[in-house]
Amino acid sequence: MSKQEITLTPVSGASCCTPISDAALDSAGAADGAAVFRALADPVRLRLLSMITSAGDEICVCDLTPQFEVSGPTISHHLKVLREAGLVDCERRGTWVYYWPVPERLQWISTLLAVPETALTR
Amino acid sequence: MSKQEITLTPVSGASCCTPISDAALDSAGAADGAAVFRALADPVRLRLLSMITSAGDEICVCDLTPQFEVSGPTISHHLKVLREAGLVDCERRGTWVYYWPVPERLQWISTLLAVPETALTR
DNA sequence: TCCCTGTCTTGAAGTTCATCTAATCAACGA
DNA sequence: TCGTTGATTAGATGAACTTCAAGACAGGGA
Repeated sequence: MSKQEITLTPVSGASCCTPISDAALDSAGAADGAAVFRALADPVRLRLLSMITSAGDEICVCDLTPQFEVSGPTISHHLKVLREAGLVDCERRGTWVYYWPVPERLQWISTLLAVPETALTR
Repeated sequence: MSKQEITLTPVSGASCCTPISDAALDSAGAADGAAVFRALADPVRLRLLSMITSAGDEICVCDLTPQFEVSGPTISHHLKVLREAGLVDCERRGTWVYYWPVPERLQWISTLLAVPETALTR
C-alpha cells in the first residue's frame, strides 16, 4: 500500500534545502512546494499530521479517527493526501493500518521557509 | 492600506512556537496553521513570497508582476492573500507600492514544522 | 467457507478557489 | 482640472476541493 504512491520529487533540483529567501524559487520548485503546502492547508490534515508526528513512532488509524467529527472515509481521504505529499507513510499489519511521519520531508519544507539572517535585520 | 487587514491571530495560545510534533495541535491551532499554509498552497504565491523575501529589503509590485504570466489583478489578489495571512506587509510610496516579508511569521510556521530529534531516530 | 471488523475507494453534491474583464482608486504632471 | 500610469476591488465563470453514503477489499476467527 504505502511504499511508492509518492509522486512528488522529494526535491526539485537546485532548490533542495535552499531557503525560499536565498534565491527566488523557479516555477517547478514553486509547484512542488505549493503541492506540499496544499496538503497542509486543512485543519483536519494538520491535526492528523500533528498526531502522527507527536506519536513518537507510529500510530494506528483506529486511534486517529475517533478524535475527529468527520467520517472514517473522510479521514482516510485526508491520510491519502498526506501520503501522496510524501509527509507520512503507512503499512497494514493484520487488521490495522499504522502511520508514521517522514521527517526528511518535514525538514525540507521547514527549510524552504527558513528566514536568512539578512532578512532579520530590518 | 497595509497596517491592519491581518485577521489571523499571530499565534494561538499555547501552540506558539511549539513544533507540530511536540504535542498534538488543538483545533484552534490547527485552523490558524492551516490558514497560513493555505496562503502558501499556490505556486504563484509561493514564488511571490520567495521573490519578496529574497529581495533583501523590499520590492515594488511593478518588479513582481512582469515575472508572471497571469494578469495584474491576479497578482494583486495573491498579494492580498499573503498580506491577510500576515506573511508580508506593504506600503504605498508615491506612485508605487512596496512589499516586504514579515520574518516573525515565516519563522513561526517554520518552527511549527520543525521535527524534534526524537522523531529523527527511526 | 462464511461472517465480522476495520479501512479504503468510488461517485455525487455542495462549497471554495484561481483567474479573467471591467471598473475604481491613488498619485503625478501638463 | 484633466489625462496618464500603477495598483486594487468587484463580479462572473470554470476548476478543484471537502465531505458523505455506499460499496469493495483485507484479515481474523468460528
